[in-house]
Amino acid sequence: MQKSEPKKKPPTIKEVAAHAGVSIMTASRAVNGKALVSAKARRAVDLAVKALGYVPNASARALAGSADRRVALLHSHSTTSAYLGELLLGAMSEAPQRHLHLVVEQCAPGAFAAEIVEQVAQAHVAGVILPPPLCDWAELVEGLRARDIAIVAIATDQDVPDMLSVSTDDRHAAYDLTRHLIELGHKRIGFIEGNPRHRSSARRLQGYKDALVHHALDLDEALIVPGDFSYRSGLDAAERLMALDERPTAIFACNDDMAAAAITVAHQRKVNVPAEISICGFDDTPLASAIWPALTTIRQPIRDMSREAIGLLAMRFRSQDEGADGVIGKVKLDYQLIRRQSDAVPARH
Amino acid sequence: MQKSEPKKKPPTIKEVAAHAGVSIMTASRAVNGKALVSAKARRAVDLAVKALGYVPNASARALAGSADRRVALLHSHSTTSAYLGELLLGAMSEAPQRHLHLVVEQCAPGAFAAEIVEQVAQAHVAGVILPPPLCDWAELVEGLRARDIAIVAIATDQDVPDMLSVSTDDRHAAYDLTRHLIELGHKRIGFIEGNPRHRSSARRLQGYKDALVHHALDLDEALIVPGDFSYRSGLDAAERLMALDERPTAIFACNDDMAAAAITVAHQRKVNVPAEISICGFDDTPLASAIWPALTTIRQPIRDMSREAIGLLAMRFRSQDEGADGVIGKVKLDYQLIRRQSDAVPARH
DNA sequence: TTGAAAGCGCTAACAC
DNA sequence: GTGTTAGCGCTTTCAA
Repeated sequence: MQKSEPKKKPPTIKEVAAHAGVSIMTASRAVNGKALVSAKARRAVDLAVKALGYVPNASARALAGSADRRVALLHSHSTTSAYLGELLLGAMSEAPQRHLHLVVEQCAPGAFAAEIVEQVAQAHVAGVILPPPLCDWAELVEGLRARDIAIVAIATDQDVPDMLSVSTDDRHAAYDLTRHLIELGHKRIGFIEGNPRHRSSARRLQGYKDALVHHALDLDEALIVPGDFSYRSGLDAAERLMALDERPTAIFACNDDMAAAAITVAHQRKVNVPAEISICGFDDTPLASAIWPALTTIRQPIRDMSREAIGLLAMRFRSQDEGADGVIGKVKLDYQLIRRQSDAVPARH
Repeated sequence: MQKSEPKKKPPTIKEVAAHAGVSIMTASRAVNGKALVSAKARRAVDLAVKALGYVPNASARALAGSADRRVALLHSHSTTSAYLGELLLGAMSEAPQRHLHLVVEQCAPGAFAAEIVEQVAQAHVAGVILPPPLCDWAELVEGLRARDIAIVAIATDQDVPDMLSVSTDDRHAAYDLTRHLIELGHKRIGFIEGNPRHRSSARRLQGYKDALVHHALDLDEALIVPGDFSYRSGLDAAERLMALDERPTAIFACNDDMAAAAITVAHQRKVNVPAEISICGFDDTPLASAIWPALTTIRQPIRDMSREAIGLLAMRFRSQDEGADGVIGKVKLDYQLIRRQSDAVPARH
C-alpha cells in the first residue's frame, strides 16, 4: 500500500532480541532451538520472530559458525532435466535447514574424472550428490574420496567405503512389478533391458528373473532383449519381442521411454494394449501419464531421495566435526507401484 | 592423496594480499575488477589468486556489501518438473554472480493470490520470477507490486507497469512454423489450441492465422479445434481433425504433448506420419525427441530465459539503489525451429 | 592509487 | 540460564 519507504531491510536478530526483551545470545539460542533457554524467554523470542517476520540471515550464520559448507549436486549431460529438476527441488528445500549451501555443477561432456574432481575441489565443496550414472563412475568416486570430499550416491547399489547412498530397492521393485503381471495371469513376459552402463538395469533384470523363478515360470532367454533406455532402442526391442513365434502377453520395459516405444509398436501392429498385450514401464516419468494408455510403472521418490541425501551429508559433517570418523549411512526409500491403464489380464488363446 | 590433514580451510583474501604484497583492500579491488588499481598490483594479485586457488567466500561478501538480496522462483503445481528444472538450472547458475540468493517457493494448490503474496513477503524476498501461468494471474502480480516486490515474468506478453519480462516471440514462432508447413506445400493445416488460461495459447493461434492470411490461404475455422495442452485433450482434438470430410494434410499442435497425441491417433487410423499427414508440436520437451517419428517443433531457451530473468532483477535492484526508479526491461530471446521427422511434403491427391 | 578502520548479522567461546 | 566478548571474510567508508 504505502510505497513511500524506499527500503525495508529485513529485521535482524538484534531487533528480535530487543522486541523480546532478552539479549542477542538468548534470542540466537532460542531461534536455533538450542537447550539452555528458559521456556519464558523462548516464548518471548518466538513471539518477536512472528511479529517481526524474522528470518535468519544465512550468510551471516554461515560466516559466523563455521558449520556451513557447500555441497554440490553434480550432474552429467545425460541426466534429464525432469530428473534433475526433482533432485534440485528436494535438495534445495532441505539444504538451508541443514545449514548447507547448495550449488549445482555440470560435468563438461567428455571430461576426465580428474578434471571434474579438480573443478569440484576448486569450488571448495565439502560434499557432492552423485546421481546415476556418475555414482557408478569408479574413477570419479575415487578421486573425490582422495580429496576427502563426502559423497552421497543416488540410486546405486555400489558399496564403496565411506560413500553414503540413497536408493530404492530396484531389484525388489522389478520383482513386484513382475509379480503383479504374473498374478494377473501372464506367463510369457518379455523384458527390455536398459543401458548396461547403468547398474540399475542389471538390478531390474535380476528382480524380473527372481519373480519368474519364485513363481515356477520358465525363464526364456529369448524374452530378454537388449535396450539402452532410449525410445529408439525400445522400438527395436519391442519389434523383436512382437515378432517372436510365441509372442509374450506382457512386456516389462526397464524404463518408461522404452515402454512408450513398445506401445507404439503394438499400435503399429494393431495389437491392442492392454487387451492383447500388457506393457509396463519404470520410473514414472511425465511421459508415463502423458501417453495413452497411461503406463503402469514404478515410481521412485526422487525428490525425497535428494532430501535424504542432504540429510546424510549434514550428518556426516556433524560426525566429522565431533571427531567420530567414518560414520556410514545408506538409506533405502520406498518405491511405489503405480497402476494405470497399460496392463490387464491376458487374453485367452 | 595425503589424507592426514583433517581440514584445509580455503584461503582468504588476507592470504592473497600477503602473498601479493599488497593490502587487503587492494587485493579486494583487484579481485573484483574495480578501477583504481595499478596494473602492477593487479597482476600480483592475480598471480596470488592462481597460486593459492583463492575463491571469494560468498557468505562474507554478501554480508559485507549489503548488496545481496533474496529472489524467489515461484511455481505452481502445474509447472512440470522438466520446465522447472530448466528454469532452476539457469537461475542457479546466474544468481550467485549477480549477488542474489535464490530460493524456490511453491504455491499451495488452490491458494488465494493474497496468501501467496503474504508467503513471499514473509520470506523477505525482493524479487520473484513468475513462470506461466502465474505471470498471467493479475491479482498475484498486483499484490506483489503493491508490496514493492520486483517481478519478472517468464513467457508472457502482458504489459504490466514495472513488470520485467523475458519471453520468446510466441506469435512469431507459430508464424514461422506455419509458414514452414505452407512452404512444404500444405494448404489445409489443422490447429490444436492450448489451455485458454495460458496466454501463449492465443499468441500461437494468432501466429498461425497470420501466416495463413499472409500466404493467401483460407482460414477455415473448422480446422481450429480446442485443447488444453494435455495429451488427453490432444487425442480428442486430433480425432476431430482426422474425422473432417476434407482431412487436413498437416496439424500444428500448440504443444508437444498434444502433437504426440495426434501422432498416436494417426497411427490408430493407419495414417502414416509424415507421409500422409505432417504433425508439428511446440516447446521441444523431452517427449518431442522421445517419440517416433520425432517431432518437428519450436524450442524455447528456457534455461537462458531464467538466466536473463535473474539479470533483469539484478539490474532493477541496482537502479533502485541508485535512486533511478522504474527502469523497465523486457527481453525477447530467440526461439529455434527444430526440424525432425514428423513433417513432409503433403501427399498428392 | 592505496590503506586503516569499522562494521555487515550471526554464533562460538567464555564468563557471570 | 544468561550475557559478554570476539571474531568469521569481506566490503564499505574515509583518510592518507
